[in-house]
Amino acid sequence: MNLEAAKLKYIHTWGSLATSWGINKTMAQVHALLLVSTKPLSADDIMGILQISRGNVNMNVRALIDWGIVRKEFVMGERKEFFVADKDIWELFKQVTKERKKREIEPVLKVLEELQTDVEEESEDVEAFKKVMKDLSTVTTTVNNILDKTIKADEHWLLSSFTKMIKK
Amino acid sequence: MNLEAAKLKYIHTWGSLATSWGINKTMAQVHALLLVSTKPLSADDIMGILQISRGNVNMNVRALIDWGIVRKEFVMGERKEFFVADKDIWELFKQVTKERKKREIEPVLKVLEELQTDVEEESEDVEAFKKVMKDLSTVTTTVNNILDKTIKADEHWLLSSFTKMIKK
DNA sequence: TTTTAATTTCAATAATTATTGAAAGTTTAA
DNA sequence: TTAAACTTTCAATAATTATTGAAATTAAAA
Repeated sequence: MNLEAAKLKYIHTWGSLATSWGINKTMAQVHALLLVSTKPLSADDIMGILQISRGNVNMNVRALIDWGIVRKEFVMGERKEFFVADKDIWELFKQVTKERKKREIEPVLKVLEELQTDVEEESEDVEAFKKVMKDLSTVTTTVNNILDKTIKADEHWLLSSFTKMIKK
Repeated sequence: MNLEAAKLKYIHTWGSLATSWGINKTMAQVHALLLVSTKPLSADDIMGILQISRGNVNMNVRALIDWGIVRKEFVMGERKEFFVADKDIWELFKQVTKERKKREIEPVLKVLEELQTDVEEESEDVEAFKKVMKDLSTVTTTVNNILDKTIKADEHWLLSSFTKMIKK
């Protein structure tokens, strides 16, 4: 397989994975493209390579910058903007995890905890309901804590220590 | 807040979380409903409570059974089928993790690894591309390994030991 | 058996989500 | 200034995904 074909296969694969995890396909593909590009790309470059519209590029690049995983880079003698993705994939993983934790897990945790206190009736059913909410909170909190530790860990912690640490 | 309102709020919240993680909203809601129900529910019960069609209930209950997180339960003197969700939420977390790992992460890992060997040209760009693929593989493998350990761990491992284990 | 009850399937349709493209807005250079 | 280059916005549209509902199928009761 040649390099260009390999890049496309990778961009495609990454786009599918993103879709099944609730991330916009194009967003993932733009990021994937920047990851394997050896130089900064302009909106026009991205439009051309991924065959998508200017508006689409703009919106998705914007979102990626928002997520903190892509940045603008000035190119000498060029008027337009260019974009790059950091190649440090561990950093990428940490950023994405951090964002999703904050945007999705934490609010749910808040609701689950409220539901344990806001129901004031007393009955077996209420107790059963509260128990389910408590269990969900516990598992969700635990996952949230793991993610916290993970994103605060230094770059190589996960890769080196974790496996040793948790093996039987 | 009364119990019924609390149940609905929970079902709604859980449905939204599911949506943002690429899981069908109704599927999550049916599961949520079964989780907080104190008795087995029939297709008709679910249709009534969630206000959805018979076909929709059938397809989603089927999918939940497929995922191994809901099962049929026979009810004395009743002809139709009833469904229950195990209340062990840790088990639920393990099942869901296991399925998604198998269906989504492992195939991607396979492609990433192929891409590192299938490009036979030699150049700086190829090396750079292979490095990105290797890094992605490493992080993906690591995440995959953590999930593996997690789903193989016994019921209380995550909740009790992990926090101690990884704290500074 | 035949009848009735319940489940499954799936083409049609609805709802949601993503994308386009052109107009409006902004920035830089002449 | 004014014009050209570039970016942003967003209503219209396309693509995708979920849902319905009625017909076909299967299973249980009479």
